[in-house]
Amino acid sequence: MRQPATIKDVAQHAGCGVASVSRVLNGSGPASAALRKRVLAAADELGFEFSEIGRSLQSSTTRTIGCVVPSLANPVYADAVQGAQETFQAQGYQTLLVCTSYNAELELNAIRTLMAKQVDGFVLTVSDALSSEGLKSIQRREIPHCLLFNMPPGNEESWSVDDRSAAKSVADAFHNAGHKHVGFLALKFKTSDRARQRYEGFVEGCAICKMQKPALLEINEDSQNLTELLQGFLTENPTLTGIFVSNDFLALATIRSARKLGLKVPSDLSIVGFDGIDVGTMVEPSLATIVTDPKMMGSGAAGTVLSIINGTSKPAQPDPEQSFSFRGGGSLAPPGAERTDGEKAATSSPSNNPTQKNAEIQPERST
Amino acid sequence: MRQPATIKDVAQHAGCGVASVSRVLNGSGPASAALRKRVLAAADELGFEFSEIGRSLQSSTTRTIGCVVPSLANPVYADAVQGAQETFQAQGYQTLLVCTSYNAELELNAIRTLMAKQVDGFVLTVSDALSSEGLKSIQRREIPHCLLFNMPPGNEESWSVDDRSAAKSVADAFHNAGHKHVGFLALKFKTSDRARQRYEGFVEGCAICKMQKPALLEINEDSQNLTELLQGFLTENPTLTGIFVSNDFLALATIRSARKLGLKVPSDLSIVGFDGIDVGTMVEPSLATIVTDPKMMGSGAAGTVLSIINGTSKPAQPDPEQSFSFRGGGSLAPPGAERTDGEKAATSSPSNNPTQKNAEIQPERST
DNA sequence: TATCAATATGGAAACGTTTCCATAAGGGGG
DNA sequence: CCCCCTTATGGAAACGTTTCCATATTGATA
Repeated sequence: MRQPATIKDVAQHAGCGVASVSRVLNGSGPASAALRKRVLAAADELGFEFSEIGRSLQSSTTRTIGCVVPSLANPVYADAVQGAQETFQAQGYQTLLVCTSYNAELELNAIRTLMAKQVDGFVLTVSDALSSEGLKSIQRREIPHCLLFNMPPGNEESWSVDDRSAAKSVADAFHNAGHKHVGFLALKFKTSDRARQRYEGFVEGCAICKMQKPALLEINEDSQNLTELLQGFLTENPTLTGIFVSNDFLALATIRSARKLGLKVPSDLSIVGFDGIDVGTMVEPSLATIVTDPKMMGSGAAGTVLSIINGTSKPAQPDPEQSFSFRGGGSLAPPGAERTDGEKAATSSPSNNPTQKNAEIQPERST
Repeated sequence: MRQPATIKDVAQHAGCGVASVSRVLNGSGPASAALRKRVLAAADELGFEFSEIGRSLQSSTTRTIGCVVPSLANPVYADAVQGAQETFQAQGYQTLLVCTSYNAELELNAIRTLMAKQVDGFVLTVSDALSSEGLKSIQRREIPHCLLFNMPPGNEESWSVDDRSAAKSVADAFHNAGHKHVGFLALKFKTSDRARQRYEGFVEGCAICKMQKPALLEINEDSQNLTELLQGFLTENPTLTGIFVSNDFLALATIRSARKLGLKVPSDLSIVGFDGIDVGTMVEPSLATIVTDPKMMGSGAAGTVLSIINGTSKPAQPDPEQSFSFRGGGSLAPPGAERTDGEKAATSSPSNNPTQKNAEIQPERST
C-alpha cells in the first residue's frame, strides 16, 4: 500500500503554500486564476484526495455514526441498519457497524471503541436500556444518540414499537381465537429488554382477557437445542394451546421445532410472532404476527440523530399506538381445530383466516 | 457534547509530561511506580480515553475496514456482513458499512469516501468487478482488499461461489426433472455480474443437456411490478415450464407473483433459486436452490484482508467446485405434474421430493 | 570518591489538515 | 504622488497522539 499524496506534496508541486491549496480545493477563500489552475493540475496529477483523518483532527468531527445492533441474522435489524445507513449516507455520513450478539460485554467494548473513534453520534439497540453501561457512557459524554427498538428509560430519544401495547393485542388475538392458556417464548430478558416489555404487556393482556397467566420459557441466544427446550416446556405445561414468540425469526424456528416434535401448527399448537418480517407471509402456514416497519424505524432514528447534531427539528415519529398492527395468519387458529380445516384455510390464502384482524398488502421487494 | 480529556490534560493533572502519560497508559516504556500511580489516578479521574484520531494520524493506520455490499435486505449479504464484522471485531478492527443499492455511482462515491477515511482494507461486493471504477482506485492505491461474491477478474483475492458451475448444476436439475425449456430471471447484468455469470453457466448447462436456450428476463432492482413483468415474460415464452431465478430472495418474490397470476408452483411453473437462505426450507413449497454459506464467505473474505494487512498466511478457501451444493425442494418438479401430487409431496416433507439430490440439515438458528 | 551504565522523565518533532494572521501587491481616491 | 483598502498569498499554530532524543537521577563499580 503506497501512501497517498498529502496537501504538502500538492503545494510543492504547484509551487505554493499549503494554505493556498486548501483554499483552492475547498473553495474556501480567494485565489487567482493562475494559482487555481496550477493547484488543480498538481492535485490531479498526484491523484490527491484529502485525508479525513487530518480533517477530523482539525475539526473534531468525523462525519461517522456508530450503529450498534444485536445481529444482522435477524432481518429486523438488517432492515433497520439498511434504513439508517441510507439516511446517513444521503447526508454524507458514514456508518460504523457493530453487532453485539446480545452480549452486554461486547456491547460495552464496542461502544467504548466507537467513542474513541470519535463518532459524531450513535444509533443503537442495547440489551437493556436501563442498565447498559455503554449507554451511560454515551450520555455522560453527551454524544448525540437515538435508541432503536428500546423503550426509552428516561426522556431519551428513541424509535421503538410500543411493545407492551402490541403484546396486549396478541393476548387479545389468542383470546378471540378461544385459547385459555398460552405461553411466552423469548430470549433471556437480561439480553433483550424488548422481550421483557413484551412479556409484561402479554401478561397484562392475558389478565384483562381473564386468561391464565402465560407460562414463560426463556432461552439463550445460542440455543441450538430449541426443540428439546420446547418439548420440556410443553411437558411442564400440558394445557398450553398456543405460544407467543417474541420475534418472528424465533417463531419460525419454533414452528420448525414443533413439527419435529410431531405437533401440527396451528391445530396442536398456535404460534404468534412479532416483527412482521416479509417471509412470514410466505411460510406455511403463514405466520400470525405483529407487523412493524424496521427500515422506517432505522431511518427515523438516523434522522433523529442527524437532527440533534445539526440542531434542526426532529423527524416526526408515528404515534406509538400506531407503530404496529396485528396480522393474522394460519399459525393461529382455535385450539384443537380440525387438522384438515386448519390446513385448508391456511393453504388457500392467509387472508381468509377468521382470526385475522388486519390483512396488509406487503409491498413486493426484490433484490 | 462536551469534549473529552486529552493526554495533555492528564499530563497536567498528574504533573508530568505527555510522553510519560503515553508510556504509562500504553505500557510502552519505563516509568516509576510513583509516576505510574499518579498518571493512572489522573486518567481515571478525568475519564480519559485515547483519541483514535490522534493515533491514526500518527500511525497512519485506522484499524477500520470498509465493507461494501449491495443491500442488507437480502439475507445473503446481511449474513456475509455479519460474518465479516465478527471476524474483524475479533481482531480489533471496526467495520465501516456501505450499501450501494446496486448503483455503480453510489458504489464509486462510497469507495472514495472510505479511502479518504483511510480504511486499512476493503471487503466488497461490486456491481461489476471488470468495470468497477471503485475497485480500480483501490488497486491503484494498493489497499489490501478481498472481493466477496465477485468472481475475480484477474488474480484478485476473492471469496466467491463458482457461479458458472453452480448454474450448470441447476440446468442439470431441470433436465433431470424433465424440463425442455426454461427461463432465467435476474437483476440487470450491469448491476450484478453474479447474475451474468449464472446466466452464462446456465446457458452452457442447458446446451450440454440439449435443452432449448433459456429465455432471459432482466429486471431492475427497484422493480415493484414483478408480477406484470413475469406475466409478459410467460406470454412471450409460452413453452416455459421452469425458471431459474438468480437469487432466493427474488425467487420467493417470483413464486408469490406466479401465484398472483393464478399459476401453481411447481406444477405450472417450477422455480429454482440461488443462495440457500434459511427460510427457503420453511416456505411452501420449499425452494429448490443452490446452497451457499454466506456467513462463512464473509468471514473468510475478512480473514483474507486481515492476512494481507498483517502479512500472515491466508485462510484456506473451500474448493470452488465444493463451494455450493444443490438442494432439491418442492418448487421443482416435472412439468405439468399432477397438482395434488405435487402439493402432497411438498407438504409432507421436502426431503421426500424425488427431484432432490442433496438434502441438507440446516442448523437451527435462533435470534 | 569519581565514573559509568542504566533508568526515569520531559521536550519537541511529526503526522495532514484548517484557519488565523501577516505581508505583499495592486488599484483608486484624495 | 501618497495613502489606504482590497485581494492574493504564505507562514505558523493548533488539533491529539507517538516516539526520538536529550537530560537528570540513581546505583554500582573501580
